[in-house]
Amino acid sequence: MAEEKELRYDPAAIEAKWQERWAANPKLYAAEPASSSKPKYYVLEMLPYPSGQLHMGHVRNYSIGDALARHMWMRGYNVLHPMGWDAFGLPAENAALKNNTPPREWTLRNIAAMKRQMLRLGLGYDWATEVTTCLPGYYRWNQWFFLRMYEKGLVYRKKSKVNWCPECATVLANEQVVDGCCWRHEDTKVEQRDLEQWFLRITAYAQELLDGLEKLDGWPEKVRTMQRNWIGRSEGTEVDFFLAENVDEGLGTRDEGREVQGGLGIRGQRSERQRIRVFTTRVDTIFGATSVQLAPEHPVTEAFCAADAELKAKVDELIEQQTRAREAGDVGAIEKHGVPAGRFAINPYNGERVPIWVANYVLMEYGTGAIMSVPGHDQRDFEFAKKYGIEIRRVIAAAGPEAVEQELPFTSEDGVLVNSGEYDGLTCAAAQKKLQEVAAAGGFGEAKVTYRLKDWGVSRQRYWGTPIPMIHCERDGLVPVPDEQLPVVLPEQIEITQQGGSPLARVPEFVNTTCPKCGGPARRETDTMDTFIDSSWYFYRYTGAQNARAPFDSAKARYWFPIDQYIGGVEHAILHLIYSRFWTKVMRDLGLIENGEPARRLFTQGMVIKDGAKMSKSKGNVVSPDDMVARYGADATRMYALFAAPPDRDLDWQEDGVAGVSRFLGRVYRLVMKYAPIARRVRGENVALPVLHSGPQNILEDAESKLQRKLHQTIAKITQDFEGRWHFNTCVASIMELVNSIQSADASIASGGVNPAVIVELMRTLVLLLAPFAPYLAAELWEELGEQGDILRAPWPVSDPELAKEEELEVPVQINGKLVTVVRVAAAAAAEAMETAALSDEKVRSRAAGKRVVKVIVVAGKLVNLVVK
RNA sequence: GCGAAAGUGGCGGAAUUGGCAGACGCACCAGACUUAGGAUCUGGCGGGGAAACCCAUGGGGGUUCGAGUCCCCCCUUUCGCACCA
Repeated sequence: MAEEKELRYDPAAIEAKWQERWAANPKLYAAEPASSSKPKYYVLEMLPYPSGQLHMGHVRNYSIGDALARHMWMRGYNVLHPMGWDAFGLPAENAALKNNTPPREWTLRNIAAMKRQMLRLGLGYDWATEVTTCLPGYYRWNQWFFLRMYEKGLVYRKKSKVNWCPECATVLANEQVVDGCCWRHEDTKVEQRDLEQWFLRITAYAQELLDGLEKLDGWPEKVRTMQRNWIGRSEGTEVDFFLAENVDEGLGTRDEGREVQGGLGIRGQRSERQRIRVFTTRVDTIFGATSVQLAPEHPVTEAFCAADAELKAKVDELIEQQTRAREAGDVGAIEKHGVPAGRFAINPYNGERVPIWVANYVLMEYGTGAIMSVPGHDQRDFEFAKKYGIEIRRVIAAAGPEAVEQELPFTSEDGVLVNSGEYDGLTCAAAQKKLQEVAAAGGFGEAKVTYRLKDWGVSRQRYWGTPIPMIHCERDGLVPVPDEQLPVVLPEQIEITQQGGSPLARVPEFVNTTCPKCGGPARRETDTMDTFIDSSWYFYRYTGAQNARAPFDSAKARYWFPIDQYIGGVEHAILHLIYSRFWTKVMRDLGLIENGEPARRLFTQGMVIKDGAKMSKSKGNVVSPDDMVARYGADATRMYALFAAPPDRDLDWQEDGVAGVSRFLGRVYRLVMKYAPIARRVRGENVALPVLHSGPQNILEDAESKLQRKLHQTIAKITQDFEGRWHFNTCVASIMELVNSIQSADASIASGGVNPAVIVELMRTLVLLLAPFAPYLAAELWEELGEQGDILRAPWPVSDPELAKEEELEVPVQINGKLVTVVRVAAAAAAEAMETAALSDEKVRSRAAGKRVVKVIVVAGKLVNLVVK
């Protein structure tokens, strides 16, 4: 190296070169077959919707996943790291309206653009397994699954009140309604409409979905809690209150009531005594029930209204108030209103006659839509009773010897029954059990577990989705499309308009078909499936994306599943992640897989924000990944996304920070290039590493052992982080520290104070450590160091604890807990040696002079604290 | 209202178990090299003070030889849930 010519780090050139090389070698990122002798590792990032542009949230998500995947490759794992496209959905139809581009064309073009961006970022995906959900090769399996579920009774159709987004002009699942508004249109209120809809019986798995959460200890507690709340299990009792007098209208017992979402039809045979079934978690308080409250939409309410125009007017008013309040958004703060129905119900336990009211705080969609009101022991009933002068009765007394009369409402379950006839004196828990038995024996009630989770409404009146494979025949009714006729292909030549209703209904070639059973003329179902179906199982398809005979190969799925690490945004905590768990359980019950949960570990990364707000077009604070890559390169952009904050926290995007990372990469480049010639020479000569001198006699350290120590500490730190803590921000910082150390030692290196073999070791390892974070630069420098083969297959460095160990420590010395000085001692120094060193320190002596040392606290290897008086 | 997470320099953030608060980076200041620099290198950089020192992790108490970290009360922000009977 006679003269060093100015070397400039040119990410554009380096990255272009390697992108080309990698493209020519698709095997590089491909998983090996299940017969591989390596342990498997499935790392998955949530697949994007192909909007046409990656945003920074994607860049962050994929930078985390790619770093992990690369690390695992280097650790010798057989890694599956796939990517795909959640390609059905409304934006494609909106774009079609706006630009007159067919949805398919628009979508495929967007996919191509985003794939280019991903390749430019250097993300290591196995593109041979790419999944695109809007292609018939994929969505035919949605249809296939739908038919299998239909056979198992997990699919049903019913007319119900549904959530309707006027903006989307389609139905939404409960999970897609946020604060009474559409999840995609935050300002659009969701309306209620009556429609025939297809449902998946996710409630059949409610208990299992809940129980499974206990074992998912690799998932964030936050997500598990959200799912628990969403499933909303509650144990209680259903009890029938009899109507004091029969009503002429067609009232009856409710049998399948719970299955029905929203308003329900009045059905079932007329019973001899008409009854109102209530759900309660506190049946022990039933002697305190002083009224029965019905939801305004309850069928009994409707029956009353049919016979009482005045009541109907009042109930309609209630419903309207309720709707207005919902629209205002503050559901919890709505004042309780009600109207007396002018009728009475009979408490089955004591024959007491209590008035029936219609109340706005009783929800038709939960429980039975009717409650017994116990104002003495329920906060809400109490407020209501106060307002309307309904009797408030104490039936529970606080437990304990000096049982002070608790003020009502007393809502604790820690008490005993009073004023409850023969049940007086029982504890709440005992009374609940006893009363349930009595109800069951008497045929007027039973123990009941209720869930908040509702069945999944999957019908959408949209075009760009999977056609539901069902046929309506006048003679045979509902007929499933036979498997051999799959896929039911989405017609492509179709005019997208803004008219309501299913666009497919306006395509006669699609609608008109023949009945598979009788051969007669029939009509196809024109609803399409919710796109969350697409994303419920896509990660299984990655194990064999070309499979034309089955959704996936069960043997392969057995090998790869469960996913070892799933990474995505927390916004999918309930929607996607609960549907996926449901789908996995269904597939297991179909015998396709053995795992009961899709992913062992889940990681939810934080949002990318800028200037204190989430990046969004409306706020005008969007930073384009393309711009960043063009200015600073993919390596710097990705590394900044990891460096700026720990991955689970929100990240504040600051472009100056990207520039800083880019400068750092430049320093690495120049540093390694400077020593690359030595490395190439040493490789040829096979120079042995020197043995590190150790022992207490070597308190004076030389540059060489210092550097080696720093190196091995860095290896240990980063390796540990990949194994769990995932603080990649501090991993990057530690690499920076290592580089700083090497640069500070530059003079000693130049003067020959460092063995060339150590220099090579430093350079090689530095580049290896960098590889998961800055893959382009690492690949380039690996080659410059004269190494053969791809760095992705080079073994991850191993930290030698002996080399990482400090020989000498700086020990802080405190007096009364305040820092006074720092003394240097051998790392192995015993407590006495530390104490001696501290006490003999001049500063310590002068500070302690004239005072009495009461106590000396010595923490081996940590610190010395003198307590003086 | 209920639940969870968080609050540390001008900024993003460090500080695995209680043990030198501010790693690393940005911004800023000074210097070097330069025709120039949005390049590179060197040094400085929580506040107060001439210094010795003192004060500092949202606020107030407490435990401890020692608290950013543990306990109690309060404030603020973010997220989730919100009449679930």
